[in-house]
Amino acid sequence: MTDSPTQPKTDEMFCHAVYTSWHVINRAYKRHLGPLGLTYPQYITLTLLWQRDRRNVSELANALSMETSTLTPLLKRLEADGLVDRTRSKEDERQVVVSLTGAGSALRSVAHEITACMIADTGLDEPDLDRLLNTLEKLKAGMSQAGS
Amino acid sequence: MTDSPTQPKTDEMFCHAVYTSWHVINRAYKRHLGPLGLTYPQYITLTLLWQRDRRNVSELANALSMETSTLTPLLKRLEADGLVDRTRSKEDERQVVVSLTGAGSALRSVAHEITACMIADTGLDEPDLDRLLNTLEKLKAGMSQAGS
DNA sequence: ATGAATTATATCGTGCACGATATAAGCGAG
DNA sequence: CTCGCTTATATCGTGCACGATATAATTCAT
Repeated sequence: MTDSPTQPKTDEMFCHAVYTSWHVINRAYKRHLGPLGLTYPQYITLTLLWQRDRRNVSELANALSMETSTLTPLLKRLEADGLVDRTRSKEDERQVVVSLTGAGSALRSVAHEITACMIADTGLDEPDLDRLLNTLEKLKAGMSQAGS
Repeated sequence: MTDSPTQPKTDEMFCHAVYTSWHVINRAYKRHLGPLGLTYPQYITLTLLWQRDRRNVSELANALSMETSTLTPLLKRLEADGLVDRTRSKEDERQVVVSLTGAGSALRSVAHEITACMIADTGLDEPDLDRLLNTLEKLKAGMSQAGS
């Protein structure tokens, strides 16, 4: 099990693993979300709003570890599809407050079924998922800090 | 610690975690790779070739959990940058064999330094990384199979 | 109170990432 | 041998994702 010189070290392998895992998860979600006309980034954005409505762009971008330059066009597409409203804040005209429309809220019930499918597909048990979650959070914290 | 009805279940959270972890890793690598004129997908593709040279497009796409429609333009950019050659196989004219150029091989030594930086940035220890790797592999296997 | 710094979004250009489709080489049954 | 089937890449259109830059509102020092 010792590393041969031609084998990548563990760090490269886990970055590769996160990268390819994202591809696999993305495609798995696409099967469920495609019929709804949603992408995974759009779906996870809606999920954040289902937890708490009326958030500004920066708040959402931060929760998604995403730049506002990525999020703005995504939100415009959600708005064009009639799922969210984007309105400038009265108190601070710089901020854009994103809020769910009736249609956007209604999708929430559909999401529960998708959720149930996804966890079954992983083949992982609860402790595995919990550990995975914890490890990834530590990883994100470490890497974000390193890039200060 | 019980789930409130408004909290997402663990499965949504771990997909979210993989997704945002990928963003964080991508940006971390960008700091190292930007000066070299490489993106992370390009870099990880070169890594595969450093392990074993002369592979066809499907082989690489499979290792990256990536469609050939994504990989083809990426390989063309690597070719344009003089890092790889793309030649049709003599035995089967359908296949394109990707091989490293001198410049592509030379980058390998630089990669070792990047590798050392990245593992330090994670703040994770060896057992954590090993478990992470194993869990992600199980997850990918499960989800790939579910999408049969 | 006014000009400079800061903050919140938006725009732009490049590169990934996908599915649908196209092309072209190999392969198989008759 | 040839017509149809599979396989390997490539092309196309849409949507993320980023950094660099722009714009416009707020704030802060004077």
